[in-house]
Amino acid sequence: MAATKSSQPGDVRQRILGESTRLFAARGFEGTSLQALADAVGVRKPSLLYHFDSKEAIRDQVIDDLLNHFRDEIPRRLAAAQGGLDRFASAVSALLEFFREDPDRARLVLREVLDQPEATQERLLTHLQPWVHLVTDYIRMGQQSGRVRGDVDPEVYLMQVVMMVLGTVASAPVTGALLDRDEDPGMPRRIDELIRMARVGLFVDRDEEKRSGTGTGTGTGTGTGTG
Amino acid sequence: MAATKSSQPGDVRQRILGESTRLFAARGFEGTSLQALADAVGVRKPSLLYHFDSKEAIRDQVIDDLLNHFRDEIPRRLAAAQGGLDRFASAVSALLEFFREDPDRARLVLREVLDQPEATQERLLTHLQPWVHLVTDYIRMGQQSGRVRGDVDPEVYLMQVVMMVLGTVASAPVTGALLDRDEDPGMPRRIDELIRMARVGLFVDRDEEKRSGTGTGTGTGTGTGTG
DNA sequence: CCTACCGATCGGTAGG
DNA sequence: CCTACCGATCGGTAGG
Repeated sequence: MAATKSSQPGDVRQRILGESTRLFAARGFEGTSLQALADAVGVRKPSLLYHFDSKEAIRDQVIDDLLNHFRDEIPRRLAAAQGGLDRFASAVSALLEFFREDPDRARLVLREVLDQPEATQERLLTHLQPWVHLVTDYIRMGQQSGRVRGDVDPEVYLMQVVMMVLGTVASAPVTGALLDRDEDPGMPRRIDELIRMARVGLFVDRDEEKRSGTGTGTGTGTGTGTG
Repeated sequence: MAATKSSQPGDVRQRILGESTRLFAARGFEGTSLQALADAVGVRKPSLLYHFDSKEAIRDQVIDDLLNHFRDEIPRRLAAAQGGLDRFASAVSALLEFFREDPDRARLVLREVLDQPEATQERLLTHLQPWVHLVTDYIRMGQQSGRVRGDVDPEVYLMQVVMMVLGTVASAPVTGALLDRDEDPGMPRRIDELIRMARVGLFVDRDEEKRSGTGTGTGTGTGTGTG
């Protein structure tokens, strides 16, 4: 039942990578057989190994594509973005949306961290270090200007924000139910809270009105609403 | 090569669970064969299935033991703790140390979230909901007294802190290298920053001196948290 | 807790 | 990109 039978040149190769992303994210690398992958793509098993040297080679390509896409896309989005939100929220949202667009990206990264700590460490260093330096330099500038808290550890701060992003996106189906009873469908509560924590964790509270007691909607639209 | 040959009654069963924890955490459930597990325990493969009905049954027991231990241990530690740290830092440290004592716990939880979102959701609800309510009620009390920011979403805040804890511990070998160049050996930087972010994300900045410019040690001095 | 054994499936190859 | 096929290993069982 190969519903789609096309013959574009790199088409099958790309479909293999696409289905691998989905299956590796959902079931893990070890939990995904070449047979299951071939079925998903709509080809025979040996065809996978015509396009790639081994199952491992498929994994490597999937991860490299993901990291390259991240590296190319994030700076572009940070430059653009700012759709109605302030600069900081735009930046965090850009990061968040990259993974929200395809939650498999977050799951895949977490799986690689767990499955291959050393190889992943090296890969992340290679692909992400320029981006890390960009962000941390920016934070340090903010510290010198006094807008950013002096006790922020720039690299670690960034790492923790990324952790929240990955965790929030990857565990979306699980954490929804832990929010007392409502499901936080488009996950606005988790997004708002993530941005809020990232913000107050970074910036000096300027002319902050001392909020106390019930949280009046401060425009974040959090609304605990659980009664 | 069965280096250890003991005959305590529940001994083998416990050793199976212990080695399963280690192997499932490191390689995942699908990445761990019964043969590899038997080798690690020092018995023959069928012996595993004398103690447990199936490989799945081993996984279930490992997870249940972990969650039960968490449920029993955390309240106890929250009550005790406070070794030189303020109340809040003690609480976060208690959570952190539970996973730091055995990072496999964090890896296992993350793997279960990825491998079995639905089953894990239900398990977490069952085991953790009382604890979640305890914490979130406490946060809400703080909000009414004005010490806690009104715009904090208690459930989501807790979830995000847990995310940072799990991410920090599970990815320790990976993230060490991303911290520019130093390795943050006992991971004090990551711990301090986590506690700092959790703190400023929760509490109203009281008589906060406007820190600006270079961050002089502001007395967060949470140290390594290990006391 | 062991020996002996099972059918099914694994990643991968030969050869076209 | 396919058919045909490989040895190795998978989770699990029989029977003691």
